[in-house]
Amino acid sequence: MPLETPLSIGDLASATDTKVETIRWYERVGVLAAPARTSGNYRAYGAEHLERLSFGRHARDLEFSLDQVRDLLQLADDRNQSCDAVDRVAREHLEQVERKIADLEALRHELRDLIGQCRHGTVAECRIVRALAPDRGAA
Amino acid sequence: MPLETPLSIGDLASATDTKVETIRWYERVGVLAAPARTSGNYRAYGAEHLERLSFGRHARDLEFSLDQVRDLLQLADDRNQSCDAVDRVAREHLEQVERKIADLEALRHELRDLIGQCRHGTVAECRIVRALAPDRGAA
DNA sequence: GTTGGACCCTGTGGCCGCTACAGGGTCAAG
DNA sequence: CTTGACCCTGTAGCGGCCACAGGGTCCAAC
Repeated sequence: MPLETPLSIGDLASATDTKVETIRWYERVGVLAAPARTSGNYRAYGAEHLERLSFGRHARDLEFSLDQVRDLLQLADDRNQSCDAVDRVAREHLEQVERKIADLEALRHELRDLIGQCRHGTVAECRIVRALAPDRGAA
Repeated sequence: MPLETPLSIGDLASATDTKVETIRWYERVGVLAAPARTSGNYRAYGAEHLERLSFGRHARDLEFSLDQVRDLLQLADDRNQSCDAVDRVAREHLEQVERKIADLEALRHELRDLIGQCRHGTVAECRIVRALAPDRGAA
């Protein structure tokens, strides 16, 4: 049954909105399995490659790391296993995202403070410059 | 008046909580001016280097880019100029941070949705896996 | 049958902001 | 005079690609 015409790397790229170089990169780092080659040494992809690359791209859109994508793909292969491991990967990622949001919110607060102090005078009296100067970092 | 004993790169590093390699890196990319050298070719820093590196590190703590740090340092030199340019750099950075927070909040929402659908069954019926699979990305 | 252009191949270098070596030189204390 | 802490340059690596250069392949039109 796998007699459909194989996909070239360019076909796969446009089907998944991925750059050709990215697909080759995924192969290099073990996210996408190396496909068969034609007589002219072109990569020849099948439907399963398309499926896995789509999966991976969706995961990357959600900013899972490539390591996590590899893990998720492997987990998704064991159709009969519990999906708790999948859940765990997703939760870990969510926690990271939440931590990052908290960090950035703190940063936003500091920047707003800084900017709020600007009196639009000269640099010599600039609060922003002064706030960044030595011995004022913690203040 | 610049007759104080100069600082070695290690002194500067511990004074600013910066790795030695990072200081050399800042020199390479033009964030910190190359200092004088001793007879043994050691870098010999003065008070002005300490000041500028402290400034730069504070700015980096606030996640200004190195490009922005370079700009801020240059702006901070023109003591008589208006500090509007400084203000502009800070506002630009704040906007970037706010955009990133918004992006991550949207991401958090998607991830929570995804995880909330997990019924802890097998991978075959896993909602997370299914959500990532082809033709379900936008749903 | 050949020519043109669209595609493909590998390999390398660049982006950001460092960090971590390797393989040496320098210097002060004991 | 040796030890060990420091310093030097240069290079490679992280993540996740992107963009070449310098070639090969393929198909269709002429």
